[in-house]
Amino acid sequence: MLEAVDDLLVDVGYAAMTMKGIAERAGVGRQTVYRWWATKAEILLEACAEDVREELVAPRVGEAREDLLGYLVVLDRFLVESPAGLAFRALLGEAQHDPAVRALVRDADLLALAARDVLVRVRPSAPAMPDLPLAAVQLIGPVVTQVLATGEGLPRDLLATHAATLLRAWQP
Amino acid sequence: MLEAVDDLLVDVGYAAMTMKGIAERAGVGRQTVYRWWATKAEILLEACAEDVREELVAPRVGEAREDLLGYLVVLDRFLVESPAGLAFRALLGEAQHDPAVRALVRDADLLALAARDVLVRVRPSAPAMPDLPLAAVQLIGPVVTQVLATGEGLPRDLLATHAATLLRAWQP
Amino acid sequence: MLEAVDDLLVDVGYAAMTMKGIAERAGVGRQTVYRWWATKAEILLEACAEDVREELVAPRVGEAREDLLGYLVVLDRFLVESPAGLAFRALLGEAQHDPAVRALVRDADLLALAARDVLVRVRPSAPAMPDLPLAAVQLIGPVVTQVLATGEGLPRDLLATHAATLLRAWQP
Amino acid sequence: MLEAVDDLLVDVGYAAMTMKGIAERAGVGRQTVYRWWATKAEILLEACAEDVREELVAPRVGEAREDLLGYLVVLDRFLVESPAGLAFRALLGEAQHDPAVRALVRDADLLALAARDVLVRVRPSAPAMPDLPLAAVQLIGPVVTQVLATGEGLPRDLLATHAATLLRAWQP
DNA sequence: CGCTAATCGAGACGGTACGTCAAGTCTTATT
DNA sequence: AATAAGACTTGACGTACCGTCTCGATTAGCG
Repeated sequence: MLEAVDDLLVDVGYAAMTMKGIAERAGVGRQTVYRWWATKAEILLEACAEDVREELVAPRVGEAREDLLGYLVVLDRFLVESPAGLAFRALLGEAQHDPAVRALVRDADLLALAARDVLVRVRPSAPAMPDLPLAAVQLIGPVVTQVLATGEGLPRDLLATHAATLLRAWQP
Repeated sequence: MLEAVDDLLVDVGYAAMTMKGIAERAGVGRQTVYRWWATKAEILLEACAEDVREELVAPRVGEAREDLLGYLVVLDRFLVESPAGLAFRALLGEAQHDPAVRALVRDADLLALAARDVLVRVRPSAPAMPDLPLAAVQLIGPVVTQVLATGEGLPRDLLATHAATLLRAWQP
Repeated sequence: MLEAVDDLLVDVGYAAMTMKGIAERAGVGRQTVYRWWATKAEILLEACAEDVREELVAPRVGEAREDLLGYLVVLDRFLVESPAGLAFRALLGEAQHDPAVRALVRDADLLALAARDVLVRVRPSAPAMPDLPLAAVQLIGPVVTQVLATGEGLPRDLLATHAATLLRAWQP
Repeated sequence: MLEAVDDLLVDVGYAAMTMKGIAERAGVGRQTVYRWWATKAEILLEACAEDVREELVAPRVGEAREDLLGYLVVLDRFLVESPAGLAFRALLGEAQHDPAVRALVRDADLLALAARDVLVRVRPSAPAMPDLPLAAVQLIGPVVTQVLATGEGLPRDLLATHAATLLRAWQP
């Protein structure tokens, strides 16, 4: 059923994705969909949550600059290309329209989760790094904003510059 | 008519805002709305574009750190509290669902516009600042991402930390 | 639902009868109306078809002149007074504007049906009666034309004269 | 302007004929149309009234049977083929929907007018002919009914039979 | 092993917004 | 002053999707 959601998202886009369509694509009665998820947003969240945890992992290089860059690249590709990334953006979009979805997204906190890992690894080399919540948005914010506003990511060299910028700022 | 849009956005939210509702609130025929704007997104864009230019201006302090912080505070308040900010977020949200809206938002480029001013003013004190497109998302990305993901802004001290972080990183 | 159509036709007239109105009067969704009838004409046809078969029956007197007159009186009253008759006239009217309705009306052939019965019964007393299609319009045409053109029927004595005229003409 | 109405009726049919369309076709402002005719029906009536008087004239043969048949043939062709005939049928159709149009049509009394001439000429050969109003509908009713109900007229031999039938009936 | 009961797909239902169309009124600029 | 052009409010059109609600058919567990 979640596959049906993923398929539909890629095939017809979020705007044209309907509960009726999901049910039909999954070969399932409409009532059955409603039995498990109250809203389209909940289905989307579940449909992408696991994928996020699988796809959004930075390669563990061991060197701070490479670790950050690696994560940024993965994040950029995820948001721009991955179906799960599309789902996530759709969700974030819906959150701007609907407070219930906003709560859902905030609680899931998908993006920060992955950033946390890499930041913890990098912290020893960046003693002046602020607390995690701020550091996380400093790291990912530029990429997220760029993708949401333009639909395209940042080129790799800008990502590298961004990683370098942060590392320099986080030195004492 | 654009007032009706603003009012409705505040009163009922984006999700419940309909072309029908806009027309009725404005005391206008539905056809008349369609005559001037093809989509809800175009109305929203026009409804908030001017407000953005009015509201989203950093106080000109003259000192780099204060300039950046001033802008960040204004941006944060704009996104969280201003009706025009709500409209902008709704628009950015719709852009995730609909490529046509994405193009609209990208072309309007509302956020970067204001950031550009403050960055140009600050540049002399921050010689290592990257080119504007990247610098702009480095500046505003964290705030934008935080607001979109949680609906709430960053507290003032974190904004200050962020400004300081960037300034330090942009030193040679 | 067909009752709602009949009611509306009598209450507001054909011109002011809308699909929306029918749905509301019947306490039914608009889509439900469209699910069963593609056009207003189809609803009308169904709304009056059965009534026609019930109302448009000549009393079986047994005497040729009385049989014809009886039928003419019934037809005249049906067209002028009965809700089903109004529906039929509305339908015939719409048929002049819309070829699809014309086909519908032609195929239903509601008027001739009833006339056929009485003509078959009368034929033994009227050996020179032409073939049924012509005889039928000779019988009913004057009444139909009169009602359509004026909205009022023919007085009983003229109907009697007409019956007598036809019977005389159909003698060898 | 009336030409525009005639043209439109033939080109797009009554159902698709709009006031806007008439005005544009005539190269005239919409308000100007409304200044002279309050309703579509009034325009139609005026557009066909004169044509009726020109087209709906029986050839004056001098022999009763031929006179009647001639008129029936002309009437049949008029109703089935002539643009003015189409307009007249559209008008008669609208009259079933709208009492105002019904009054208009009744007062114009277009059909009977022509029938009256021929009946007056034939009366000397048909002493038992009823009063004009009935005789007129006896003559034209079958043709009118046939055309309205099926869109097609009666073949010439049936028209001849009908004329003969009436003449026989109208003998003493 | 047969019967009840739950669950399922399918899809009809009452609603409501969509974007379009024509109605009839009004304003404006031209002639 | 009368016109064409066309913007205006209104309201029906037919469509799409919503979330709820029946339906039989299919299982599944229990007697």
